[in-house]
Amino acid sequence: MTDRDHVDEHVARWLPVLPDLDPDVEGAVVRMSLLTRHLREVKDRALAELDLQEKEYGTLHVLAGRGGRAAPSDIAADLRMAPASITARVDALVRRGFVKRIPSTVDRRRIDVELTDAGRAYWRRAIGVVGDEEHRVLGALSPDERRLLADLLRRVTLVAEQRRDRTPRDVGGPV
Amino acid sequence: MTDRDHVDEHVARWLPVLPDLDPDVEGAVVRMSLLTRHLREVKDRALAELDLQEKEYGTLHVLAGRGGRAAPSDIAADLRMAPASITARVDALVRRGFVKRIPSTVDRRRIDVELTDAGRAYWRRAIGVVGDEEHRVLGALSPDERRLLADLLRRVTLVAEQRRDRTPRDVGGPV
DNA sequence: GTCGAATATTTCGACAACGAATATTTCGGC
DNA sequence: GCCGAAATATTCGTTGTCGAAATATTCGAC
Repeated sequence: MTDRDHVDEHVARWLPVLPDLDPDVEGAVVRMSLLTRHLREVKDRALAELDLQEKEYGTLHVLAGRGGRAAPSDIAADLRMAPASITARVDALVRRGFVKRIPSTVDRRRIDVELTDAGRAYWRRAIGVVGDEEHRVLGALSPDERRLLADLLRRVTLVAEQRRDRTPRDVGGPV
Repeated sequence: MTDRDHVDEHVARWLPVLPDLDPDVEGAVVRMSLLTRHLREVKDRALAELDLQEKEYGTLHVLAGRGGRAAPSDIAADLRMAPASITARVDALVRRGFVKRIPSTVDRRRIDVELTDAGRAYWRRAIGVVGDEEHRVLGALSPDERRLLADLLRRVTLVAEQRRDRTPRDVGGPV
């Protein structure tokens, strides 16, 4: 038997006014949202101690994950951001000496962004702290339970990823 | 046996470069983040068809959850936003006639924000569509599995909620 | 009762992300 | 080869949020 968390109170407060609320659906969704936010905030603070902003780290991270080189549009896709937003991020990283812009010779529209040694070193130094809080909170579960959680979430994610090419029911337009 | 989702590929791509990555921890965290984002995006689109922005709906929703009246600072706390950001949101809702500002008589520093009938009607009309996608994707699981998922997430959330009054280990300052 | 500290809201300036528009380059059909 | 369409990065204007400062009010110590 485990304690109640804040989400249980949230659900209890809403149930009277929305009787057909499913506590498990609402509980799972709200907890995922809160946990995601919590992890980002802790990551922010941990990175700040290493003199890195989360957006700087995030950009370095996708670069490292692609072997140290990527086009701005690829970075944008990985971060699920607008390509236009990458320009400023790369500018800041160039100023800090963490990346270089390298015009592609084969396609002169492209500008590859490349990690410098300093950028990779900073990323390596930060890579540890960003996972710490994830392991701490997921440590509430046993290894088997973590596997179970990941498996349940995979099945949910698979449904979410399904392209509903046409929305199944018409929701009705504006009033 | 279930299919692999995009997160499995994400993990498989990272494992070679980060061998001590825990696939279940990373898988769970990334899936929670993606699902949260997915649900927000779908909610955005569904609300847009009802001529509501997510930020408008969110503000109406906390008001409805508090009986139709709340102070700006309370709204900010529920939405985990800065109190200063509420001013503009309420301004927009006032312009649409969905809320009124009512100066408190007992404490003249306070300004209660109150749902109008039109505001409550709009909220009621929107309340259904925001939960639809949540139920659709969580429908990948059986009721028992949803319960299990919510319980696992509760235990994780409880650890995340624990105030670490002083961080247990010193992470070491900037370089 | 008065004054300083605390509280509640709003204003202001800064900043990051976005979509649309722009400039350049590549590709494909003819 | 040429010209329109597609692709790529960037610029620009807008928007939403934030923290700090400003303003007004209440509370508490004395």
